Amino acid sequence: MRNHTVKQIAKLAGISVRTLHYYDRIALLCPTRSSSNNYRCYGEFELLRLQQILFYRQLGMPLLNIKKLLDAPDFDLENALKTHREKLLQQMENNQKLITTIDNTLREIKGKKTMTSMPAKDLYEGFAPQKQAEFETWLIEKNGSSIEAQIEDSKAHLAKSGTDAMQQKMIGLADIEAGLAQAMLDGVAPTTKSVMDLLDRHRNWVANMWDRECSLEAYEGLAQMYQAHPEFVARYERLAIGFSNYLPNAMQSYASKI
Amino acid sequence: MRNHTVKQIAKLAGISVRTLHYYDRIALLCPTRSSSNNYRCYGEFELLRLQQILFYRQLGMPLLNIKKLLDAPDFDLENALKTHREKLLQQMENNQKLITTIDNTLREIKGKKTMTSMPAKDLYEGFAPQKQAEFETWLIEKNGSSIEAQIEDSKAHLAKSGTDAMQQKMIGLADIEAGLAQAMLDGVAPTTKSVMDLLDRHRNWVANMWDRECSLEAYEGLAQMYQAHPEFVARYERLAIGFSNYLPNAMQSYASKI
DNA sequence: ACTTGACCCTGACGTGGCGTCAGAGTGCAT
DNA sequence: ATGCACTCTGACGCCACGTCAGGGTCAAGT
Repeated sequence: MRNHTVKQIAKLAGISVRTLHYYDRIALLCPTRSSSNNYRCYGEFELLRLQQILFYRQLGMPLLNIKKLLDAPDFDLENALKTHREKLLQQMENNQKLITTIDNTLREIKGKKTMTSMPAKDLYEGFAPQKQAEFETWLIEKNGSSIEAQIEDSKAHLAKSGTDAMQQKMIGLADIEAGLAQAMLDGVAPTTKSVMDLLDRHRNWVANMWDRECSLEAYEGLAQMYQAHPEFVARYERLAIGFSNYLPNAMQSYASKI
Repeated sequence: MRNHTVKQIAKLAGISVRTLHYYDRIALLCPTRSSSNNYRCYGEFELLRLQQILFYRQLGMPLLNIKKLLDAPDFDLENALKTHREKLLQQMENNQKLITTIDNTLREIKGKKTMTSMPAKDLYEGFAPQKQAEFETWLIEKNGSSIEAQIEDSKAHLAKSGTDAMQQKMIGLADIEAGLAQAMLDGVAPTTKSVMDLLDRHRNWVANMWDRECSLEAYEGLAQMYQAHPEFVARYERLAIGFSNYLPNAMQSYASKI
């Protein structure tokens, strides 16, 4: 990989030349200099460092803090990348929260002129306070666990269950889903107790698969996944026409009621 | 819902009192004033408007542009909320891109000291140029389609297929998955042509379910979903132990090779 | 050799979006 | 009356650049 000039790297990274000048001036990203004309030369090391800078910048971290972090003697690029991966997954969960906030707001304002039944604090659920971003990032950097280790743990848990136990679990799920599909066909409202009980079982099933508790927020996020993902839609429509809409709605009603 | 003072609303929304003062000064968010002491009073209307402000702010939109947008005579809150919902889903897709970038970078630097085989442009895949955020938002606001209409279209498409056709499609998927699982058990590398052909069929299947083309980027995002979601992991481990890892990896190799 | 256009450099002014602080007023409880 | 928590307006300052000025460099064309 050869060296790049400021314009080349600016274009690659989607930032301005001025930004690169500024980063050089604050010693955040210092390229080498051509001996003949003093042009800035960005090599492989600088490209990787810029990637890290962009990551932290996107998280809202002040540039001088980014510099301190990257300059720390024990900074580990590989571990940082893994930590970022986790952070991105968290951001996606937060986006789910925002989507829920939108849906709640839509439900409230639809055909209405007032929102007396919606608590004011729910209007801002999912907006991350800016000051927290830095703190969270530092915490994650300090205590972040390897994403690979987590995946391994998850698989070890599955392998321990064995194939027979897995079959039992899937039968349990099929039972719950069949009950819910039947309720839909019978015209049972999602807020009816019998449906709520089935959803209770469903949520416990998910928690069991996850090997951790399934919060109401996560449950709502899962409902969104079911509604948006093609394979889930296909799967639930196969159970019963309209079920791919009924189930997520029921799950969301459940999460609101509990 | 009663009126709030600056501190109350600042706390609710996770912003500073200073920010609210500033927003008042630039006429972005103008509360009413108490006649007795001239304190700012934020009612229901202001709370909703602040929600909108925070949404657009998060998207990187300059405040004065937010003001113009919210003050436009044809601004429709409900439609805006739906548009934002779409935008959030897109951001989640972009996060998937960033995760892929991380994984690619991790793969490259693992045990290595150089990255001569990774194109420089791939280092910054997923970082959204800041200037585009505004443009994209305006475009979406102008041309955004209703999320509900899209869901209805998707369901209409499914309903048109009928139950028998759906069964055929699921049989097609099972056939592809069985072939891939067998390849894994046979120790076939994911880059082998036979696996690639199966993945070609798989990707076409997904496109057919989506009723639109499945780009390579979307395909990679789907692989991430398969790897991270408990029900997919459970489902693929049921097919064959280790398949929940093999399939996403194969899909990502596929996307890299094509 | 000269010209042109795209790129490079440093330096400096300015902006958006607040954070911080000062000084004074308000409301409530003691 | 006093103290505390809140309110107000005004103003300075900072961060992260965007924009511009003026001059140098490089490569291709005439």
